[in-house]
Amino acid sequence: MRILIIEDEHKIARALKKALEQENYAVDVSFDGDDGYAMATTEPYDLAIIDRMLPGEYDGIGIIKAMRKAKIHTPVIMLTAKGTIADRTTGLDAGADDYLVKPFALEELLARIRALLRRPIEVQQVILTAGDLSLNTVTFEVKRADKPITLTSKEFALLEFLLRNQGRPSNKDTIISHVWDYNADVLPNTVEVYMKYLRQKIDDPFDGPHLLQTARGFGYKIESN
Amino acid sequence: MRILIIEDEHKIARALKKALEQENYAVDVSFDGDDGYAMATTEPYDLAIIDRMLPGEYDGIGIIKAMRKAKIHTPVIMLTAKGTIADRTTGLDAGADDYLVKPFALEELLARIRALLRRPIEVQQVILTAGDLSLNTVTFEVKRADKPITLTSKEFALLEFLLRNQGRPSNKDTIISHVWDYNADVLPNTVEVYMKYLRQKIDDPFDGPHLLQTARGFGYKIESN
DNA sequence: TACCTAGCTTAGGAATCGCTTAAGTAGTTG
DNA sequence: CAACTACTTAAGCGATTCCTAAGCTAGGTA
Repeated sequence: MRILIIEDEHKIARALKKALEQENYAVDVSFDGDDGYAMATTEPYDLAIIDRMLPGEYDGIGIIKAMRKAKIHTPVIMLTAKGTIADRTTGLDAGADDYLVKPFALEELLARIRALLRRPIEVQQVILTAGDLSLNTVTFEVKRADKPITLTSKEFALLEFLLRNQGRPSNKDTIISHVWDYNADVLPNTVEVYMKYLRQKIDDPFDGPHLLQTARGFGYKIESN
Repeated sequence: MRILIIEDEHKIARALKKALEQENYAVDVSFDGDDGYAMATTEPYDLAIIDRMLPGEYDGIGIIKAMRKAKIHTPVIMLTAKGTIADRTTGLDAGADDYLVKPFALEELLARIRALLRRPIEVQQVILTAGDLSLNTVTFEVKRADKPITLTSKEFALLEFLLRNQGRPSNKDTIISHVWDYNADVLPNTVEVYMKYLRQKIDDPFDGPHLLQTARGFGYKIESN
């Protein structure tokens, strides 16, 4: 899951990035409105956290409006120092899906992120499964046929993405843009290499059907049956 | 837009109902958890506003959990008197999409309702069919008479185009400009070749009528009957 | 019937795709 | 500072896919 932060207070931005990365999200940060606008409209994010007051031509509201106009429906959490009702409602009406008044508890932001990410793709479960394979997004445990499997964090992120898109093939570019963050531009080949790693861990040692499948020309998918 | 309110404080419930009806929503009210649960799971609502503390076997959290378990994804706004973070997050994690702490401003509730109702589940044609042929644009699966068919990506793109223009013939130039990208200039003959490939996969092996038809001088079409 | 043209068919070379191995880099740990 | 781990790239291979060329068939017309 890939998240964009647009926040001009570097301290807050960096703290957020760190916290979210610990939750295994791929995080990009932008420190001003113009740059943030460009990123929000060109890169595919699963969620954006945007400060209301920003330097540059675009403030938070402007970015959201521009995004919605461009038919980008990425859920947005707006951060705001102002607490008056009028301010809140203009944020929501502009197209934000939620807002938080600063200062806020990190706990709460994380819960709201989970709430928003839960919506578009089915009900977001803590434990994702496919056949006898299971992945726990909270404890980061992965098992197949009740045997624990050790994955690196990239492998884990990749497997989580595939499980969340179960049954539908994702091509390499899509996978890269959701599993890796902005400054990391990796070659499609990297995905292929990771697929091999994953297969060596979740498929090859087991008797059952191979869960990780290649749909030539369309991408990779995990099939439950 | 139809909204369900589950709230045991009659005064608040009635005030809400009145306010929402003025906004032109159709509103149902339930005053206790058990009754509310029954309504939430049997009637189709576009949104539910549920109090956290309720008399009866089901409290607010219980209702939401039961709804989600029953695969009802109606957006839910939770009302709560408790303002501690722990309480808030359990609500969101249980499957609520938003919450409001009482007392709240009506303005704000209305803005949040608008925010939640705004994101319509995109109803775009995912599965295209013609006769007993079906093509799933998300999973890239193609079937005829329930038998799976494997297509290459070009074949798939071509078939998808024909299905989207069902019944009306498309000539080779039109097909080329829609199925191939702009810089690729291919000969009309290439289309003919691909038509053969498609026929070999979707028509020849099957008993039924040939779906892929040539309209000499006008192009190719897929006919459903 | 002869002719013309649109579409059909086949085969093969070119390009691309995915798999695999090996090796390099950066960061961490003992 | 050596050893290890996680991540990424490079390069070669085999298989599939894409596209073209060339000859063929069939429908329409004079």
